[in-house]
Amino acid sequence: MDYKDTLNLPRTDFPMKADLVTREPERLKKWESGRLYQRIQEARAGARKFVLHDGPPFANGDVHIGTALNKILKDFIVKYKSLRGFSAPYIPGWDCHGLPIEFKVTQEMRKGGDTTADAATIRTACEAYARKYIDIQRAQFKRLGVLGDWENPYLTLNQEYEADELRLFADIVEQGFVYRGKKPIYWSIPARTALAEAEVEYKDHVSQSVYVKFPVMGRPGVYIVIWTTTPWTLPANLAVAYNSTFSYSLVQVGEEQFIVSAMLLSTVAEKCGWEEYQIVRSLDGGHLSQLEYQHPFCQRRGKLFAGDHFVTNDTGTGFVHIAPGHGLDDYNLGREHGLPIYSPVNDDGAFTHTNDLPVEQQMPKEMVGKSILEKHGKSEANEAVLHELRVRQALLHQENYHHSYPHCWRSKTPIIFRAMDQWFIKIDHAVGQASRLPPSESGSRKPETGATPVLRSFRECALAEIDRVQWIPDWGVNRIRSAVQTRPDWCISRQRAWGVPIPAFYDANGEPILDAQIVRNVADLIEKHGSNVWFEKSTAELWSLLRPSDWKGPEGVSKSNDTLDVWIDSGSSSRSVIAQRAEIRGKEKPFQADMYLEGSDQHRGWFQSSLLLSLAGNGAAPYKTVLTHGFMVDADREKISKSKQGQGAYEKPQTSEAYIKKWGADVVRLWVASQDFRNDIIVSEERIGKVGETYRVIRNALRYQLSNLYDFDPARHSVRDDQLTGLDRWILGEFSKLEKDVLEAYDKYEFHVVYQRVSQFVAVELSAVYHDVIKDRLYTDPADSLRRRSTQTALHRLVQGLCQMLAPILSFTADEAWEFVPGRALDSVHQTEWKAVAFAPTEVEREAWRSLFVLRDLALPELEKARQAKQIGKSLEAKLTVNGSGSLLVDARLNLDSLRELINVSQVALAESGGAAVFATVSKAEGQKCERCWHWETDVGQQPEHPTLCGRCVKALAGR
RNA sequence: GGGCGUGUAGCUCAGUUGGUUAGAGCAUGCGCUUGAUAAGCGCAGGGUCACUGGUUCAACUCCAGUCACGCCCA
Repeated sequence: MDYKDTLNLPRTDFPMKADLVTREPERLKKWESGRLYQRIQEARAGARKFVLHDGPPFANGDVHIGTALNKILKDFIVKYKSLRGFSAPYIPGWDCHGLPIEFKVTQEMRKGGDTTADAATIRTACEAYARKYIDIQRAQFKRLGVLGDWENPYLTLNQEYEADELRLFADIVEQGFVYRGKKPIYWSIPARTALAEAEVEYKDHVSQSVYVKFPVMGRPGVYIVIWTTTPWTLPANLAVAYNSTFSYSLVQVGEEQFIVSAMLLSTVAEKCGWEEYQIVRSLDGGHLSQLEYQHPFCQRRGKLFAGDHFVTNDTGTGFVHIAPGHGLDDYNLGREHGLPIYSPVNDDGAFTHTNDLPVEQQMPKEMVGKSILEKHGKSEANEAVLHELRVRQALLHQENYHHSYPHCWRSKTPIIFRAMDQWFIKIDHAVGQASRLPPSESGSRKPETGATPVLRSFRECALAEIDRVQWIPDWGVNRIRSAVQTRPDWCISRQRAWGVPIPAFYDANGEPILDAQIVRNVADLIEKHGSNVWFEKSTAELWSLLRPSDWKGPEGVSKSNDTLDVWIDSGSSSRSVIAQRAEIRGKEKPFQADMYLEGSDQHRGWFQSSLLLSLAGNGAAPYKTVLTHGFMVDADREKISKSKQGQGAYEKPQTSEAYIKKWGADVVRLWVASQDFRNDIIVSEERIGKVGETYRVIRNALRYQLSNLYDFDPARHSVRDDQLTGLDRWILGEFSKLEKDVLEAYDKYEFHVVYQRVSQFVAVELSAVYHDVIKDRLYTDPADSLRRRSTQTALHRLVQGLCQMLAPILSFTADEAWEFVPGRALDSVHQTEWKAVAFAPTEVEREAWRSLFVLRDLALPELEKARQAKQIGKSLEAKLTVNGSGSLLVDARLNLDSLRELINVSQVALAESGGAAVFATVSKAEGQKCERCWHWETDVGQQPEHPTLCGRCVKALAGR
């Protein structure tokens, strides 16, 4: 008889090979047809809520692996919270408006020969484009295993969204936050639009550095020397700034005299090639403030003003040329001294005359029309100015200047500063009583006279609100504080078509009309017809539709063509989504979510725009907690760059799809979990491959457990806790510790700790110890014996517990394994509620097992020595003798059989001697090898019917 | 250039208020097993804790500086 057939060998249909790439899509279909997300929501209806509000990705292109990381992290949290009994709905969103889409669409139109499309036509095409990518990205996000309301995402192009965005905007307008002003803004020439700070990126650039002579009035032959790296701004020069704390020198060079900073004199002299010069005298701010100068090529004069905080002594000449229309410092200084905000540049980035100055005082006619935009490193405007300076012998020195300079994120060209009429949100707005903001805390900033009401600026309110939010990691608070502290007024208008219109009118004098009631009327109109209505209808139609019945202001004769900065779109989601969707609306603060979770760049982006808009319009921050993750870097810990990709640094495009196709979602998800996401996250084939190994170990452990439960019915076979064997009580105790740690880690969003704890538990406690040890009892004990059922009871608990703790991360595999768990009540692990059950062996037991493991650690090296010496092969061929005395020996004596199992030898003997030192010795096991259980036993052959079996196996057979 | 972070074995992470030869898992090498088998078990090697200086009886841990990398800003 083949005794192998009498064993309870493992069986299962749970495959060893995961084959995630083909099997995951099948499970996705099942989830979808079974409406898993909806069923989870229904099951949790009425439970305590946890709302993670999705930051909308841009509806353009394939999902990048970094975007996938963000969505997976969100899914970890949502799934975990659901598993823990919260109602945790997840509504994904998309950011749909904005320049990148409009760029692509108009580019395609141009290729197709259409250069005259009006705004409404472009907008329709943009919407189609956005929707196309929403579908593509939705499929890619779903493929990651992310559960959410994919059928009803929020889109910033939805008319309801736009309407609520405008209602929020109206509330802000009503409180006086919004003004129209002429200020230097970032302007992209190819994109023909103003840019937000977030749309500007700094890159190395070579500028023309020039030292220019400005003749001092009434002092022939005396010149101020100014320095600039943007010669094209010289036609807009209206003043010169100096530093009143510096000392200046008047120096004689040949026939001419120059004024420069004393500190910079030697450098300037070298650059300008002054081989011999003499300091005539020194000058200070008092002298300089008296001077006037003649513009080097325009018929006008300028004055000198102190600009101490931006005139420095490290480069240049100590004189900064001031063009109030072309720089922020210049603008401020110009405003201080009543200068016009003169910006003689048109939308195309070409020189032009303006109404700010008499034409005869402006630049020579030949310059008009010259373009600032650089082509092959040269700009017509710069060349024209340099030519003019040379002709007039005003150019002292010219050189290339390498520095970091702002560029347009889309066209990659250098931006210019240009003053334009734009709409702004005033950040230092004094918050009055009409405001929705909470009053200042009493005592915090008492005014000196008790009578005047405490006025705070909006910026101060925002900083106070930041302190009420929990930032994880905690240094995030510094990031957003400094972003809010230093930010200028928010330029919110864009001269583009693809966005939410700024619903303003202009009267007959060109004065703007922006009225909260009109904005609300527009919101109602857009909610019905969509925002294209603003672009399609004439001003007259719109005005008659929108004009409030009690309107007393001037009549609108033209409409604004500007759209809102897209950061207003996504930043309004607290009002347009959180407060609107019943399943996520907050109780006390309808617009407030529990958590926002994005990359750390969003401190200056979405976290900030959302905070400012919600605070101004709703009266509080839109989030309780903000969690941030780091950025994806490659194997060299450097950022993933397109140029590196071009050089073949990466095996494949860094898209979510590319990784999913090779590894499957669960391995990618495990990779996300494996690293501390607060730091940089390394993505490389090697790294994911390693994680794939861990995946296999975990999968195999689950498979082993399931395969030994094939004949286990928990309802009939479960063994009570106090009847469980010591070994099973030990592993359940260990598991309970693991569970506690894992719960703590999840609660702190430390998924890498979950990963480390679980994978190490699986590798050590389970695979190396428990699973290895229990094979004997599972396979050779009678199927229905107490000892075997005890172990199956433990396995049954372990596999369920593991499935639950893995479910947020290994969403597919945990669910797949769950289907093989006998006696499960719910179809999907994601529907279950994870309730930790503490299991604590007694102190006596724990002490004993500690001893047994100490003995095991003593024994294993001895067994290894015997193995190396070819005395034994596997451990069952050995007999172990424990020598010595003391508590270890006592524990060994009381748990001799457990010790033998734990070490996996056939026999254990104790040699209690007087010596305190405990050591193990190995000898060949006594008796013969039992053919069935492979143990070496002295009673093999005593039963004539089974001459090759030991007594235990004979009994096992008898019970069959 | 400024702000905020990060830097512990090949990889990913631990390392409690400074205190004995710095830990774990994976990977690697060498064995064992062949009744979890495209699995499983054991043993071993591997770290000047980025670098430099300082405080201290004692520093991976505290302080200062340098370097590298990331994000944000100029």
